[in-house]
Amino acid sequence: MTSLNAVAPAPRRRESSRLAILDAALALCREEGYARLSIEGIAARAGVGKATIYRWWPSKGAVLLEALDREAAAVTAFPDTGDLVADMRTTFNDVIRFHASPDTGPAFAALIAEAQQDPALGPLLLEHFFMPRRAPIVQRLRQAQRAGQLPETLDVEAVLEVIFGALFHRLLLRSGPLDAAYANFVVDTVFAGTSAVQST
Amino acid sequence: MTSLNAVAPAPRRRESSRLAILDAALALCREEGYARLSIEGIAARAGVGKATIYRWWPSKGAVLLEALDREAAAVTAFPDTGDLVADMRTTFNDVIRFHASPDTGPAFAALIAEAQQDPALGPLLLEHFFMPRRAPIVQRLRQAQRAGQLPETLDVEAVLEVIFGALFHRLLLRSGPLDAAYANFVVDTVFAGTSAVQST
Amino acid sequence: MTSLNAVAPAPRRRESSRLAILDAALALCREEGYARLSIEGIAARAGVGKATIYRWWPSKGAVLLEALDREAAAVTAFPDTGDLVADMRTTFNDVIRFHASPDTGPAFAALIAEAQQDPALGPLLLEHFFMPRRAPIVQRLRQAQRAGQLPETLDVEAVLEVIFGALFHRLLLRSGPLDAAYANFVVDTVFAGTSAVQST
Amino acid sequence: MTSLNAVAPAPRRRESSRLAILDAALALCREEGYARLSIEGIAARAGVGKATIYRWWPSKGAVLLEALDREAAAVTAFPDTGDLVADMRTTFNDVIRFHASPDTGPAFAALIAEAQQDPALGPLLLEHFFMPRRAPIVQRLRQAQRAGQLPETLDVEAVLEVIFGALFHRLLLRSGPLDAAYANFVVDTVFAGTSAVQST
DNA sequence: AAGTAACCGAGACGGTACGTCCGGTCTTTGC
DNA sequence: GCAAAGACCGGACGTACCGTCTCGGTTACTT
Repeated sequence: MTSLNAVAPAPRRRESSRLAILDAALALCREEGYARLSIEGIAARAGVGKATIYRWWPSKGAVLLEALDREAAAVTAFPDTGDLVADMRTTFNDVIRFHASPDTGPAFAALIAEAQQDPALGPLLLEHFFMPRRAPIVQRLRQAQRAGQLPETLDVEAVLEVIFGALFHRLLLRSGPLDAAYANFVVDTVFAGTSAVQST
Repeated sequence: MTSLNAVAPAPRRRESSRLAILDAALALCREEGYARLSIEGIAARAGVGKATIYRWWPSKGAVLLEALDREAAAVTAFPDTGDLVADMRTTFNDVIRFHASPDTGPAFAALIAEAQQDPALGPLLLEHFFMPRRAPIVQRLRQAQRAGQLPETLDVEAVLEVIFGALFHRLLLRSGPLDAAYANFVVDTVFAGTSAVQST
Repeated sequence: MTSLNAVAPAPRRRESSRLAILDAALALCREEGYARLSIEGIAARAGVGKATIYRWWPSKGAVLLEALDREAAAVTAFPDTGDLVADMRTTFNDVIRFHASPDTGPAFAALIAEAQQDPALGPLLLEHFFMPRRAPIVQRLRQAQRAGQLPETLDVEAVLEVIFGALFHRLLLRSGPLDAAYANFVVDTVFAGTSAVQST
Repeated sequence: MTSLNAVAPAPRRRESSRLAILDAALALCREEGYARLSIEGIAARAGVGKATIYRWWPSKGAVLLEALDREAAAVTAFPDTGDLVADMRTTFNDVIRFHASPDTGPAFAALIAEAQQDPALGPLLLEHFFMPRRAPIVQRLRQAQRAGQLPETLDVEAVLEVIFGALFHRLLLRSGPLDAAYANFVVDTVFAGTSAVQST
């Protein structure tokens, strides 16, 4: 079915180059920091021409996003024990470990930062990184609404913005430790509040 | 008498240059965006040598921070009507107007972004921008604790991180409108939750 | 066959840029003087990136040397009428015209000057500019030695140093006119002396 | 007597600063080379404000010229044994020692170089350095003319230009050793030639 | 099996901005 | 009242990357 209308003859992309680029991007970001990351450097490290990167990615932010996405792919095991707040604690303990890891946290923060200057990266980040990962959490909250554990009128997406935003505060400003205690505090506070609040 | 303690001979800094630099930085940031902001450009616009900027500021982020600080100086009128949640709604409606303004919001977001790559800027931002502005809010919350309106054991600084973080989410990811409705939702949710939660 | 020994893939240098740079260097040197000559200015005038100059030349002196070399390429018609002193007069009248020309003289003087501060330029000047141009004169003098017109033991290279040095004196110190009379005086004096002197 | 008509209050120049500046200039030139010599550096080394240098000297070349002049003041013992060529050999052996010395040679070469780019320095060099030092040699040659040892019509100044120029060649281009053998060769060649040549 | 078209590595190119250094001027402060 | 100290504007330095481009050489479809 897919090949029926295939006008363009499928770009004969070299997979080994793609992987080398993603690996080089992550490694350089870890070792030198995002500020010192450059397309020039990625190309050299990956043993690849610069044009190969420009051919397939619009910006260095997009390269790192794809690299980080690959890295974070296996995290999303999402629990459903029936206890809503307990499940949320579990979930956001996972999330905060991702934020706190020296491998992924700084790169992730750098992506949010880069999105402020690269207009294309913000939507990319939202659609290809955040939304797919939040979808199961949203499902869980909607189900809780149907079960009467949460008010029907509650804007669950906004609730997630509050929780993730609270984590961003410590990730981006280093205003305190990114640990389980903080994650639990945020989850408890917000979900304690939700029963009394109706919507945006 | 004067020469007794006169260790450093007071740097004979030219105030007119300082102001020209701050104005140029803000104007260029507004007109071109932070990404296109450069020390070279600020110097040219301000009619100033680059060295004059490097002499007094460690980075372009620090320049913009000082410029933004001057701009945001007069915002901090803080109400105390006795109704805690109403006062908080008022306060964070002010805050969200700062975030939503095209003059200050993008520059502020850019500063948070820049802090991810400039290790010196994060603490600077925290100490010279956030903490002085949050101090009266913290005072108000402490007073509410003493009045029995909030649990004694509540970590009020963490509460503020949750609220400000929630605003950051929409500021940085543009995941939704930065309006009064969102500010009120966040305030209501968090303060409804605080009575049931003890501490970090 | 071609690929067997093809180790280095021949740097695909853009000839048009090379020529534009040489032309710009000479023109700027003429118009503004060597002191005001800068790599920045050459690049701007030639419509070329600075890196392109730094990639191919070690210094602005080397650029000007190559430019001057190209300019002076066609001068070297060297006569042999059998009359040694007459031929030398002809030759050094040519040389002194090169020194006296406002197009080439000041640039040439500037190169000698620059060689005092750029250790690499001195040898470059000697090997790529002076020696190739003096070679035919040395040949002529050697032949005169074989013909018995000059003492066999005479150090002809040293003789040329005396003559060229005498011209340098007026070129560099402007101690008198750089004209045919001076050239003839120098040639006559030195060659009148050579028959009585043996070597260094 | 001098102070009687002193309308302008005699610039109360601080001699200690003047000497410190000259010493610093010579020392830095020796240690770092003329290329790295800067007014900034001289001022710092001498413990003097930059303005103090600009007040009393027009350029760094002029500073070094004065410094070098002080250094070379005591060289000028000039012999008159009656044997013209022998005296000239003695004289130019002195000169070439000055050129060959690592303390004075490079600084002297640098001054000649600087004169190519600083229009004021050339005449300064000629009048305050060369001419006073050559005057006794010219006297000696004029006396030799009166004594019939040299042709009356000979341009003795031009003769000196040839000899000094020949030394410059090796000083500036390092085309061979600056030793007594070369000095003697130059003197012998030129003076052997002078008896047969009339004038410029 | 040859033709061919895209991808690939390499890296030169015109540019922009970096952060540093120095030139020459001007201002403040102290001796 | 000069001189030290040094801030100031300006401008060039040499470097690092940007994003584009051209060049040979490979690779994998097409014919």
